[in-house]
Amino acid sequence: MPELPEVETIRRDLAKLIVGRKVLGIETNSPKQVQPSLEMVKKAITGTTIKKVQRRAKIIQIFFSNGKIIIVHLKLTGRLLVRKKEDKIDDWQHIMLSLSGDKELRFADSRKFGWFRLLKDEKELQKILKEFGPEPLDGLTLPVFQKILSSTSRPVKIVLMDQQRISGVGNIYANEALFLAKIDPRRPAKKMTKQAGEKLYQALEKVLRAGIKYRGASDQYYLDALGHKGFYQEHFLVYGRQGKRCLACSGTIKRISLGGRGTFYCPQCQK
DNA sequence: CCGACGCCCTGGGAGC
DNA sequence: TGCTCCCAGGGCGTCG
Repeated sequence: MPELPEVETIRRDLAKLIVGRKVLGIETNSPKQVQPSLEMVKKAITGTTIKKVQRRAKIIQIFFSNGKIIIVHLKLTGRLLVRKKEDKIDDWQHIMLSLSGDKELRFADSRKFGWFRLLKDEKELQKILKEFGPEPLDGLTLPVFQKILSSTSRPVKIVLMDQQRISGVGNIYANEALFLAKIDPRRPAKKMTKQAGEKLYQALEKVLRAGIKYRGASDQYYLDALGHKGFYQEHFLVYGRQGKRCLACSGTIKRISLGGRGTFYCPQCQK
């Protein structure tokens, strides 16, 4: 599932691959995923040039030469692939942007939870983005992090994944960071000591940077913009490892459900 | 403010 | 081999 490191990897790929290209057309076979409508998007961006690609939280923003912006959320199974026009159809491709230079930007999404959304201008974008908490690798300081933790008694894993409090962290990196910091995912955030908060802050930064370094984690669906898998799954310490040996203490990794999400931890190490 | 739950959706695994 | 059933889960909405 694309989280901050996966979305950032795709953003960097797209910055290299599609900036400067002209939009020749757009098609879809899944109209509900194109907002407000295919016709509106087609009218707004056909003939424009892609100026830049940015990311905030798990949202990719594509800026066009006429000031219009498209934001993309990949949710669980979304992919943004840059292909040659003649390349074979991708699995689950639903939105196809025809680009100059014989290229195509394809949005593929098995689950169909993801979306493309046209925005009028920068102002509309800022209105959406201001609802998100700080970026863990850019703006989230230790004091701010400690304040976020102390502000709620919800389980600390839920807090890490709460996009309004901290942006970009999803299930994989939350699990991995809590393991590194040796903190039980169920622990009420405000009951954490300063020391535990600092360890978690450092662990979170560490796993997110590693995720970017390894070009993301590919469980079943994630691919970068060229269709390649990432490598971070080869470095998972707890995620998806239920029943296996803990890599730190030789206990057994357990899987529980927390906030309706699969949660993996070592009951011996994480207190 | 909070937690619980349903919904969107479909591939893939389990069970028979 | 093939059928049916059910679950995963990010974000959002609703309800109590």
